[in-house]
Amino acid sequence: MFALLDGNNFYVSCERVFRPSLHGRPVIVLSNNDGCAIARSNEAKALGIRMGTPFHEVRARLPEAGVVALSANYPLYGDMSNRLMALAAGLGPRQEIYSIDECFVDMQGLGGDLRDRALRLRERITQWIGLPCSIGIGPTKTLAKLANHVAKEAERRPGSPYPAELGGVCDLGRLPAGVAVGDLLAATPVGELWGIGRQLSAQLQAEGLRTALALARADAAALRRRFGVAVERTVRELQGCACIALEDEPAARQEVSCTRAFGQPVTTLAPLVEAVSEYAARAAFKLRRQASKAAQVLVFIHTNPFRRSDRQYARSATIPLRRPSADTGTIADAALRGLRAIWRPDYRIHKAGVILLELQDASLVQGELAMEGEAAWAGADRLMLAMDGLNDRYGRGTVQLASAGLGGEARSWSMKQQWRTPQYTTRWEDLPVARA
DNA sequence: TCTGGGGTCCTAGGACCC
DNA sequence: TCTGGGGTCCTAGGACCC
Repeated sequence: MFALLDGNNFYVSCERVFRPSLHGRPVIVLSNNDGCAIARSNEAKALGIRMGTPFHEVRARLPEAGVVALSANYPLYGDMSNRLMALAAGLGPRQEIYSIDECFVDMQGLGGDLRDRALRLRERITQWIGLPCSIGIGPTKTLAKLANHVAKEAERRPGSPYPAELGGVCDLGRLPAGVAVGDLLAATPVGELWGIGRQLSAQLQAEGLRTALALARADAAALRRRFGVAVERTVRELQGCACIALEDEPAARQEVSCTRAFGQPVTTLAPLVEAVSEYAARAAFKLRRQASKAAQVLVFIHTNPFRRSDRQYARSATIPLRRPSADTGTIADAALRGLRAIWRPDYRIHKAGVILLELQDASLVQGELAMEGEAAWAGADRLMLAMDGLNDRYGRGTVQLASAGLGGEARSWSMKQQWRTPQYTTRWEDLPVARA
């Protein structure tokens, strides 16, 4: 038996914990560069602001509707996520942290009533950290996801076809009297299912498969031939056959990247060198944090594809490293070589990124070092250790590459974040002050 | 004027080999 | 006109997730 727990409107809810005046108001949180709405409060959803809506499309009508727009504050959300996950782990013996605001919990072998257990845990989360959440329980991950969707929608939209009395927890094994699992499946559009996105949803609907129930009753083998193995798995999971296991040991990433759109277009090489240096350094840091090394560095730049009137340009270069590395200098050097090879003047560059590929465990690589110049390579590792230590202790950017520029507002390429809230829980200077 | 970032998996098709 | 068959590996692109 699986549970899926996730935070409701997670980023907005994190902001509300520290600014209670935002409760009851329409609130949206924007993506990097204040580009799109990536989280909406229920009130904002009710106004018809959809996930991913470009901010400039709705901006003009926000004041009239009383909508508060905030820039994304990832340090805050990450810290709140850690607190949420620590409490959610109490739901059962094994936990898979699936994203910043969701986790699966294996409830196999637990005694007692699972629904009651989930209701108590949800209450504790509200009380201890002030985040609203929903919990779905079912025999497969896909059904737990669906149950979670039911719990959330039932609470958010009183007029929805789902039972109103769930209280934020939907256990498919213990539904309200008179409600069957088939009723919930029949009321759920196929596009709401985990693994069915826009394209598949349109194709399945064209075949007459409009609801989760229709899909659950379909011939899994026939659908595999038409739509591939992923859809077959979804069908079997809906039928109650668990095909997707809980992964409580997170696997090391196979690639690590840092990519950003710029606050304004860039036409010269110098700011690109700064940006790519910084992205390379950040990607290398992520690499060290997961104890990996990379054998290839990919760097890309491109113009703004939404600006049809601009001449478009998109190139990438993949640079193999002489030996796998997690050294900021080595990786930045490779990225800059790639950048110089692909950069052309006369284009308005809108975005750049560094992606580290062919990752391997750092400990595997060390065996080869004795072959040549071991001392020098161990020295590079020690330098990185020292740099990460200083940046951890005194704050990000304390020690950095000279090529990344001297920072400050002089960096014309920095992203826009006009409405960023304080890092209440992760920066001493931003600690909230309580008054008696 | 203004449109995110960071991932994973699957499939089709080409290159290559015997 | 006619030109094997089968297997593996790699890559690019598409679809999905949050």
